Amino acid sequence: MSSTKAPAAVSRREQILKEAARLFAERGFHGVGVDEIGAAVGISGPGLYRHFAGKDAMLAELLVGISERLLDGGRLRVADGGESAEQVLHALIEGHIDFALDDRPLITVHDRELDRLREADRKRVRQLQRQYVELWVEVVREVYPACTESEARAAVHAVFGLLNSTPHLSPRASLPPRSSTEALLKRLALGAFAAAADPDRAVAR
Amino acid sequence: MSSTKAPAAVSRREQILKEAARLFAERGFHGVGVDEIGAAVGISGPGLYRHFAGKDAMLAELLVGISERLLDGGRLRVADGGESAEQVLHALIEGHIDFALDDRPLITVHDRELDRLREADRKRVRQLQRQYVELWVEVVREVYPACTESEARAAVHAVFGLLNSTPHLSPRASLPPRSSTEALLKRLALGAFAAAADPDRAVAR
DNA sequence: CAATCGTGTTAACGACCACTAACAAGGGGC
DNA sequence: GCCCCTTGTTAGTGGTCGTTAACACGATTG
Repeated sequence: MSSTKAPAAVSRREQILKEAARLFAERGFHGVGVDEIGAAVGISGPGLYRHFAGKDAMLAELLVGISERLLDGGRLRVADGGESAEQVLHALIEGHIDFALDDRPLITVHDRELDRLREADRKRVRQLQRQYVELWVEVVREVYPACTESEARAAVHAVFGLLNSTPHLSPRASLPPRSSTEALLKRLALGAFAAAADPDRAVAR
Repeated sequence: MSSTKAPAAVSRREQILKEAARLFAERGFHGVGVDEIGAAVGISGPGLYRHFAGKDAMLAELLVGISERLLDGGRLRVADGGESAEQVLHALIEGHIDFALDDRPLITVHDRELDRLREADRKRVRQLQRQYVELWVEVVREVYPACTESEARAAVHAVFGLLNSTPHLSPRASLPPRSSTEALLKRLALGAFAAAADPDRAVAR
């Protein structure tokens, strides 16, 4: 045990990051001031600088963090491997949906505020994103060998847009239960991939 | 002819709006200053106030404008009516894709910066968006009667996310020719709708 | 018990920024 | 030929915001 700090259930840092993500998603990175972020966790303004080097550092940690978690989750599901590539694709989709539904603000910030990062952090995030995309592309091509690589890549990007649109659409509550939303999104994603591979299927008249 | 002003090919206002859209898409509403917008059209800073009441007014005109054009285009295609609802859906999708590919920055700003509008403008834009969504929902339900209304609405939102993801994905050039991108996006959208209506189709194992 | 570290406070500073004021130049209408 | 409307300019102003400085105070440690 030596020197385990055991810093409460959630550390101050995590608390700050969570509120910062919410505020950044609501009003944009440049739209929220450090005083607001501080107020959201009960401290005021410059107290944040005891935990982060600056506002930029908060955004960087948020974006690098979510990108890493997405990639790690994806790798896990690929490594776990099902009986088939199709099962892996199902798992990837389910995992991404869980992410999008659990961490709505983060997903929103993730694809809106990337360009507000310092060069180095932006490169890192983009690299993680690229690896995550490539993970999906390989699986998609395995399931649908008829699919061109560039087609698969475009389809993956588009499906991300589809899945990431959920945060976006429910400012008001009382939407259908989560499980049915999950199921619907999964169907939509699978339908899109199937159509990407097989022109005649969806577009047939 | 009486008193036609004939204000050059493109008016100053339009020129400003175009550059403002590009900059807002690149760096966010709060991330670009009026001096930059001015510089982009060859005048400097406060000269913009001869054409717009303020920065907010530019954003408002951009968002109201695109929302109206989307809705009008949609209504036209519905009224035009094909031989079938399916053809109308095809037309809606094609129209939206053209929009997304022609006015990339505008589409980006459209779903990122809505919350930076004054209350009144935001309400107007949201109302236009809602009407546009309902237009799609009706057509989707006609093509796929098995589809619940709330399912159809969620599917439409998700497909918008899918189609609007294109601006997003090509910072670097040299992507496949436009016509093939168009065709792929259309297939993806149709595949998603088909899967929304028919659970067993895409998700079958 | 004293020293230190972690964590918070308020005050102030410097930069940036949207917007206004005051002024200038050109061009068409009477 | 004078007027004035349009469309620019530059200088200035008030406010906001990120960040730093200086200080406070409780808990842990030796």
